[in-house]
Amino acid sequence: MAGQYPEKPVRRRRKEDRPSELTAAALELFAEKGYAATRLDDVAVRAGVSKGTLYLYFGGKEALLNAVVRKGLVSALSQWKEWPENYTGSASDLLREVLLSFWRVIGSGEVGGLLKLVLSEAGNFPEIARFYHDEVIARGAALVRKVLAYGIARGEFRTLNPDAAAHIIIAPLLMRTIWEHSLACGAPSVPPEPYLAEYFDLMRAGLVPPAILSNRKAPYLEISLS
Amino acid sequence: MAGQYPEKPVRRRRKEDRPSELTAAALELFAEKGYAATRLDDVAVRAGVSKGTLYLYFGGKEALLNAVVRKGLVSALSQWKEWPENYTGSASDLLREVLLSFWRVIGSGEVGGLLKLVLSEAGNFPEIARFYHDEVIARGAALVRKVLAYGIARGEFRTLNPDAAAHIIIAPLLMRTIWEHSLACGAPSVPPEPYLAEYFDLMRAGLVPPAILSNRKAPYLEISLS
Amino acid sequence: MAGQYPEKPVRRRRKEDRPSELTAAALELFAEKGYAATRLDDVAVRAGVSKGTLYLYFGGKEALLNAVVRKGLVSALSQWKEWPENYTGSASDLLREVLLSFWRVIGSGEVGGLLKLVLSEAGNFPEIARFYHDEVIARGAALVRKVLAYGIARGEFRTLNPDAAAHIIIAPLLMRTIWEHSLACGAPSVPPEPYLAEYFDLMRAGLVPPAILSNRKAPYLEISLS
Amino acid sequence: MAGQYPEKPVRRRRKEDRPSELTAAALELFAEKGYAATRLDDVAVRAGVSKGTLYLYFGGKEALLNAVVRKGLVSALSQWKEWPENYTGSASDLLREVLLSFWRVIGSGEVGGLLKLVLSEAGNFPEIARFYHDEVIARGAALVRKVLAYGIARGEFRTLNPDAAAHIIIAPLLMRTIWEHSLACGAPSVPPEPYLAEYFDLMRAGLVPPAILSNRKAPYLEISLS
DNA sequence: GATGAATGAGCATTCATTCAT
DNA sequence: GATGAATGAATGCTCATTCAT
Repeated sequence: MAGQYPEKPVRRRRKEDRPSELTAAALELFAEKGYAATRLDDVAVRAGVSKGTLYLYFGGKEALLNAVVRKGLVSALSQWKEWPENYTGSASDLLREVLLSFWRVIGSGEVGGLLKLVLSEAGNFPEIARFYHDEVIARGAALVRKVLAYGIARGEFRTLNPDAAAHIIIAPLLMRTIWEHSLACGAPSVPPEPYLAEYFDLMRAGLVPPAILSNRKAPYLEISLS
Repeated sequence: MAGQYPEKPVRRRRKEDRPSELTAAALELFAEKGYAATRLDDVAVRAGVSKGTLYLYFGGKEALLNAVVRKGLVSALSQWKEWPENYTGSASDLLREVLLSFWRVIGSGEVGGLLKLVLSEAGNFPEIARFYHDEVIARGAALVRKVLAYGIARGEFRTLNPDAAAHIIIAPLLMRTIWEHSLACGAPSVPPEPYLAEYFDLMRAGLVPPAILSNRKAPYLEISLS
Repeated sequence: MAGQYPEKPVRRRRKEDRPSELTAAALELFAEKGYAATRLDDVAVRAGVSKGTLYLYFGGKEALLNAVVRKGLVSALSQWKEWPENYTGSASDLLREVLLSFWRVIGSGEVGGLLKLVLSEAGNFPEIARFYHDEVIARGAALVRKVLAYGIARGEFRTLNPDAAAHIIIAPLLMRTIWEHSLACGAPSVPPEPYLAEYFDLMRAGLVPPAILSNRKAPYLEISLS
Repeated sequence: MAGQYPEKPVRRRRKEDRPSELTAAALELFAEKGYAATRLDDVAVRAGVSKGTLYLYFGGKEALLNAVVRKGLVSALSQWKEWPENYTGSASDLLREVLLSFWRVIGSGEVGGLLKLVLSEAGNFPEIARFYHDEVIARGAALVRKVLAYGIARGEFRTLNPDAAAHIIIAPLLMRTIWEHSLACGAPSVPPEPYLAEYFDLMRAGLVPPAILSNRKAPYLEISLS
């Protein structure tokens, strides 16, 4: 029969996967308990290896943290919505695209946990914080800023401070992510879809001048996060 | 020689002030380094006492954390802008008042650090997270929700999901606070005044229907945080 | 009127009683919990004074222990049954007297606790152990030895090793005391009267040769510990 | 050069032997200095391991104490002289056997130290005291009681209170053990052989009625503890 | 390579001792 | 004298790191 799995699909202990399994386990625990409160023993157990093995792949706890952050960063950047060259369409639509792509990155479990981890440990590892800020957050903000500038130049958006506005616009997405990794442990809160729908609506209404806004029906309502 | 210090800092007796000095020192360090990474030795040194003294006032590290959170909570609630009974004025103005009061609470050094601390340690101390969420965050969101409902009922705000909108509206304030306690260690970023000005502007524009909005000049630009 | 009490018989904090109150409290706690496990705080509380006051009367914890032992020793020796000069009566009767007097000393709460304390702490304070041994135990054994020698010389007791016999004879009294301060916390065990009656009986029967023994009815049964 | 020691004692791997080495070291120190005054560091050093290793095998100090007591108990019970079924011989001989077996158990270094330890810490660990009392002391007393009852029924022993007599008879053995672990640090005292010889003699004489006693020569003098 | 027993520096906590009031 | 707040050395315990197997 075609499409058969290899004989030992589950039990194969693939050497090349170890680092990924370890960083994945470490990310979960670092994000949940914080760096200092996470024991390497637990990381090893969760990754299904012994404690000593961890040291075959990483120099130590801090090296593991660095690997976790670096790996999460690559993961984030690989999913990034890049600026479309020679775009001439609606700034609102573009912004929605950019924000949705940002959300898909930041809102996913993996990168979201990383965000909480980095914010929590910023005081102890400023280089990491700076690094993550520059490569992920600032880059996201810059992209939004570009879209805002494009919309303003096009007359579609009100004139506003693009720097401040970019941070304000991104904030609800970041905050929602942090939320999900801390206080929201049991509280259901607002589900993601209505949250995002309302979010896009509010942002567009805040950005687009009244004259233009009134001409269009709210197009942000049809959102699917699948 | 003049200006000489005494050899020993002279054991002072200040039973009254010790708890506050200790929780203040602890809050700073907990917020900066996290709970686990903070050594009680450092807390004591920063409070100007010896390690043993700490145990005269608090049962242990976790009890100190509880005291810090509880104290910050009282501090937050005492500065709270309450809902004005029989208010009949502009919903926009009221919202600005409410958000500004929320910002003064959450954005101040003390409570801001507490927010970061609670978010960071939510995984390790769920009861504390829940407690802080219920007493501070949820209460703030509820107040904003009330204002939104008032504005909608009055026809001043668009019809929207008040639950989602409340969280979205608060997010930039919370995020800014977290920012200041983590990544913003050296980065100047946007100064608070233009940030808040743009923030209020964006929110009002996003909330108020075009017809009404166009009648007013942006009144949020004159903001003073003094 | 004569024989009147001073105005404040209860509330008088008599300076001269403090050392006794402190050593009494210390003895109780030392005997119950051991030297190392006893906190001076608790001693002070039980004595009704503050911790600092303790240092007005004793140089420190070890000095307090020394005072406790020395005081208990004086207490023991003051109640001692001395060897009656020119005694010519029954050796059995004399032995009974001597053992009863020894029991009254060693079996009383105060000196009994001291015995347990000294035995427990012998490893940490050999001088104290030696001291207590020489002044109390060895003295008691010597007295018994003398009585045995008197009885043997008189033909009333069998010929035996007086050194070994003295320790053997004393042992049940010492053991009973230790018992009461350790394992007997809740177990009622045999009440003291039958225990002592049987004890005297057994010892006399063991000491007195059959020929003499058979002539007398057991006279040890009438014992009162009042 | 010959006879040189290696710089580091070469980390050995002996998972099997560690617990025994540790409990043995702990028993020595606990018995000598008491529970509270014993530092786990010293236990580890005496066992030839580092402090951390101790925690690989025992949950903590109190768990170590429990293990020490439990191990000593097993050691004691395994050497126990059981009651011989269908015995029809001399009660005196049987008693001697039983007491000698009791002495071999209780008088050996290991179990003897345990006895002193348990008596000393009875106040702090009542469950342990109760446990040891029930399993070792009470069991020994019960055995002696049985022998006494057998002797009385057989007409070989005087009629007496078996409960009281059992404790009295055991006392010199227990006391001697305690002695050896406390006051006798340097004092030679009476050597064990004459002590036991005299002890057995005295007990037999105290128990056996004159008529029977006079028929036999003291058979207890030939004792070997080898 | 993989393991996990062993290590020891580091930290929370206790408590005897001091001393300003 | 009496107090109790303050001190800091001592100690139980943890956990990142090493290394013999």
